Amino acid sequence: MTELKKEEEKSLNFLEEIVEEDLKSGKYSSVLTRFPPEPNGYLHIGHAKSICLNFGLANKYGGKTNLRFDDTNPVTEETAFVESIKADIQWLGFQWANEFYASDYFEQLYEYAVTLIKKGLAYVDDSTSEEIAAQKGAPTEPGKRNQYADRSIGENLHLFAEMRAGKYKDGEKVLRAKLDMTSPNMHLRDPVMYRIRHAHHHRTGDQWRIFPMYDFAHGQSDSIEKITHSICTVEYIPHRPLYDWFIKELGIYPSHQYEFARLNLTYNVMSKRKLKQLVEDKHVTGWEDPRMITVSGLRRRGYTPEAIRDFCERVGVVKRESLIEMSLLEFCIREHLNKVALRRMVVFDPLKVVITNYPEGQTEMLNSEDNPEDPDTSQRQVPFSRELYVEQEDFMENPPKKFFRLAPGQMVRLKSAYIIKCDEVVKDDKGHVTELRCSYIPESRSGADTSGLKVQGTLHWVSVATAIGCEVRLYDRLFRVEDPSNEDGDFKDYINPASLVVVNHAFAEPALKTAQFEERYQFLRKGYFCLDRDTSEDKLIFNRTVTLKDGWARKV
RNA sequence: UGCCCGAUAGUAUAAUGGUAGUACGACAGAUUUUGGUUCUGUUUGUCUUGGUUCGAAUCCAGGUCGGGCAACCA
Repeated sequence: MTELKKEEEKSLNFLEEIVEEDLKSGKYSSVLTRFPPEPNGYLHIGHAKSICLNFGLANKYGGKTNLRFDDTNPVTEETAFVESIKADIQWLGFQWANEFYASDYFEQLYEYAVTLIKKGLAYVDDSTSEEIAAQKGAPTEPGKRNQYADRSIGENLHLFAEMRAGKYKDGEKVLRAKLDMTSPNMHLRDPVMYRIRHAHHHRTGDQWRIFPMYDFAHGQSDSIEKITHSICTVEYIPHRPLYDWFIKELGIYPSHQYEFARLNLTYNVMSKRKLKQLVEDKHVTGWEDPRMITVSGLRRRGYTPEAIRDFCERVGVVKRESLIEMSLLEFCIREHLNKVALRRMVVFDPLKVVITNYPEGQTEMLNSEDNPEDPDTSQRQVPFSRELYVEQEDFMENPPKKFFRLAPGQMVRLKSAYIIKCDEVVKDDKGHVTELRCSYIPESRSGADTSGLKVQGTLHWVSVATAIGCEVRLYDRLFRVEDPSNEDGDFKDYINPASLVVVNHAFAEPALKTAQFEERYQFLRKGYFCLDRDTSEDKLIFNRTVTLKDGWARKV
């Protein structure tokens, strides 16, 4: 009941409003959307937003979504990208109704072009691309039509057939729509419909020598599939009149295009071109580097599909451009991981603690909850003994006020174990603290504390004898400025030099010996982590997905 | 200075002519065997100038600012 009410109160975004209106008015009886990636790269979080939007909209109104690869440019597209894109969509939790390719429609598109030629609405142009660009004019200046626009329908038909047959070289001829060279909208100044490319296509092989441009493929593909709502980003707004014009002149199913603003994230770049540069210039290890905001990078970093979907839901859908704060994405992943991550203890920078009043050679197994957020949580056993490691940063010889950790004479609780008191600080000749000698309070054992003592701080720790050495990769934001694309000079100058810090020898509690790839962990007081695929038989490697919120660090 | 799109707290988003609300962030407090979580509170907003109206964030006009458009890319 409350759930239902909540649903009713939640306002619709502008696309949902359009869909509801169209359904209500009977313009459409059902919804069919599509996600149309070009298989020339990896999907990033901006694509994830589009995926959530297209699949989410159809899902909400009982419709379906097609996956359609926009593969009209053979020189940039590859089957390998098709596979990674499909894997990413499924990982995000969506399933398409049909898997289509724009290249499936090449024959039909060719027929459409012939139709337009016959209507006197398309012509073959022999100009070079430079000449065409020059004749197009400028936004403030009308373009001029050249003599090729006067070719007869018969000649155009003949030449276009020859283009298809492979009689001409790349760039020798194009097919253009005959629209309006004086239009204030540059896209309407006799746009190119077909160009010649003697290149191998990932699906049609060497069957075609001419390939349709985006504008002559996308709308018609939507129409062929009877897509009702074709959703794209705002940079396609000026293309919409063309989209509608082709559909109208061809007299085919009237799909409609709607636009929303693309996603931008602080401390990131979002264009495929820039992401590619990061990979090629080796600022990252590849498209799947955990610092990349690609879907595969986020996955390797430890982000969950649930968190990404939640994020895409929260950022909203509008037409105005925006720059979303990274903190929102971090909030989403923390919120999910807090509920599902197994709690474990790992010391990154060890400081040895000897419990002087604890018997030598003795080990006791202490219970600790796997997840305190879960009322039915399972427990694991953590070994406690005389020699332990705690974090270097959890000790200060001359602590400031409100430092609730170890300091000479100060007491702390060791998580799930005992309260200890720091009695003595051992240093080397250079004055560096090498060891703490502490005493424990036997009556203060977790779950059976009769000591009556109250301490402010609780530390994570591991037992020296049973600690597992492991590597921990600490990832941080890739850029040191909020909007690297908007800074002076090259965006790459603003890369965060500390975006990856490797801890080579961390010490983990023994329960992590059986760490699983699909499992998520919270290293107590450190953050959320997952196993990296570089893990081998003899070395565990963990990636930090995100830190814990740290109220203390902010104050100091 | 052509055409198109847009402008609500720091950020994002709602209010569809009638009380400017929500989330994230920040700050403060409570709880806590994670300085986490949870809970409570505080903070800050309708780009501007006119007009229409009993009443304008909302409608109209001018301005300002931001973004997009001149690939045989998508």
